[in-house]
Amino acid sequence: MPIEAESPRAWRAVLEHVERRLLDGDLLPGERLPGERALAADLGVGRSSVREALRVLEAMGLVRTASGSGPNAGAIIVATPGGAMSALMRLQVAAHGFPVADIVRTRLILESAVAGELAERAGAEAGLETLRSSTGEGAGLETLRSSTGEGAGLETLRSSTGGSSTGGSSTGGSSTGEAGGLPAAERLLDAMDSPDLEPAEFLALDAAFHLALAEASGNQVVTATMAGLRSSIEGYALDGLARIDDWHATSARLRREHRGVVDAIRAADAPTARRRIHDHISGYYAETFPEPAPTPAAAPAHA
Amino acid sequence: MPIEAESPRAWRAVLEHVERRLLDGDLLPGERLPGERALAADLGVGRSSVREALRVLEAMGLVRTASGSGPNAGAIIVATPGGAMSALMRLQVAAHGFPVADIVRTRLILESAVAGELAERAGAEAGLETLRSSTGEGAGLETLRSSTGEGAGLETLRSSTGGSSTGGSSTGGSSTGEAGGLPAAERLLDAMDSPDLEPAEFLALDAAFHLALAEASGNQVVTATMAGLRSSIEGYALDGLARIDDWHATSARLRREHRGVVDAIRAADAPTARRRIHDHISGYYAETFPEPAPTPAAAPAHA
DNA sequence: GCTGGTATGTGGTCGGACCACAGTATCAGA
DNA sequence: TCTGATACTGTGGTCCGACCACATACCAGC
Repeated sequence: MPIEAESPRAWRAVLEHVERRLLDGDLLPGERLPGERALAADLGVGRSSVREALRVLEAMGLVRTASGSGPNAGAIIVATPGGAMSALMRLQVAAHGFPVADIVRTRLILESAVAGELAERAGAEAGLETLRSSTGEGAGLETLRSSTGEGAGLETLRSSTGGSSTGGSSTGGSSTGEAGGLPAAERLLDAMDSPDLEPAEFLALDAAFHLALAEASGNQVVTATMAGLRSSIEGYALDGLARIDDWHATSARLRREHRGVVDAIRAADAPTARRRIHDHISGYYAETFPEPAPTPAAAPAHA
Repeated sequence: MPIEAESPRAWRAVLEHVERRLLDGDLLPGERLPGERALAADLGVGRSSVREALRVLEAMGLVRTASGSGPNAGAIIVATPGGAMSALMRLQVAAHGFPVADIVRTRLILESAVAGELAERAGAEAGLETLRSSTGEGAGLETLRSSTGEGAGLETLRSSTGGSSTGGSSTGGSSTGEAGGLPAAERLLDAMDSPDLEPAEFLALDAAFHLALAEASGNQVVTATMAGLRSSIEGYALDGLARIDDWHATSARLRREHRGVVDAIRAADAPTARRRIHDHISGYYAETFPEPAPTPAAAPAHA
């Protein structure tokens, strides 16, 4: 739409071409892009430019490329925002574009909202019990997403750019939310009760738990964003591990707080759920970071 | 950190090299990357691979490239997450990775939190009045960000990948928040009072207003995310314009609601600010989208 | 019918070659 | 000496051709 003078950059033309085809709907997830050579010939650019555009698309989590031949080869449209968001935020933090404090503040906002929403939904479900399917989450105005089911499975997440450590949970699938939902999160809590757990392993499970909560909310955007937020400060979290005096006591407290959050959600007590997850995150970072508390003026989330 | 077997992909090695240098701190914003040929020679890869990695970095808002010679040429480290976030979310929506409903739901979460936080801060400032500077926003654990001031200015935002229409407001600068703050948002409201405004122009100003609120919160992550959310559904917003019966009445209502939000913030009434911004966004999308309301079960934000 | 090698096409990478561009050094002229 | 235009140098931007590794599809031979 924007005139913007056709950028002399050839690779951008390729990018815009793909985006337009995507928007026009004749390029659905699971389908294959034309070959690099064909695309170059079609658009009148060199293959290098096509490849640069494809690298961007790959980094954005839009395509998955594979060598060889057959139906799985080539550039296939996928939609795995988790890895892309992680890479983006991780790099921005590395380049001092995202202050760590803002990352934490955003975590507070999103996770409080997620916990509150889950609790409210639990209350609503307990109330009218039967027609659970009618409150379908992510399927607001897009029910066609079932067409994704073919090539955009949960695997191959790792092939995205940043894929360092988004956590074990998948991010792409589970179209209507509730892919495991709260039970999945609680399974992670059970795993965290294992006494012989390295701090780093505990931290990984902790990350997976928080991500599972977001997934349970059924909001793909929040899920991907939280994956990005988490992985962007993972290095700091690992460093902060050394700052903890009594790991045993700390991990016990974290486990207790996790259970408290889930309990509040199950009890449909939204304000308590919000407050508990907020204090949980806020408290952990206050303990593990040297600087003053990340929460700025007042408690931002729960009124 | 993760072993992950050195990806056979050469361009990824370049990406990781740059990321490591970034994390090690010997590559600060404003500084220049080595030339493509030198980088290729250093890492033992071809220039094509270096270029593919640079395209990814450019798309992620990490570098800004310029031809020619001199201090402004080459790949310069910047940190402009706004454009990158916009491109990422826009493409994800185009590829059906982000349902539009989830975009709207996330807007509700973030903007409610922003409005509430601004209101609370207004109350805090009114209370202790003098030591305003001590509640510095984004400068939680990173005060070194003033080093950004040289090359990572507000301009050159446009050169990022998606740069279609993030809105007029800048996204990269304003390190300690409050770059205009609420007054900037109110200036936009004044501009929206102009009677001879095309609906599309009004919409652009509306987007800028919401972004200005986020900027006023001083949270770079939220600001960039909101820029992305907004631009990702801009096409839908424009399409929805045709769905509005009486544009005059609608625009008057929107203006009134905007003022109401700012008034609540100025009055330090956080719950009201949250509710008003929530209803504002929710109401607009209910009017402009055909499907059922995007808000799922209950009012998610304000308890 | 099954098995194995082969043909084909894919992305991945490299190296080279140009171009346009923007500074900078150089040198001729006043 | 100063000034101006010129040539030079190095940058990214693009294209091209070539090769490789790989995975499938095909087909001859068993």
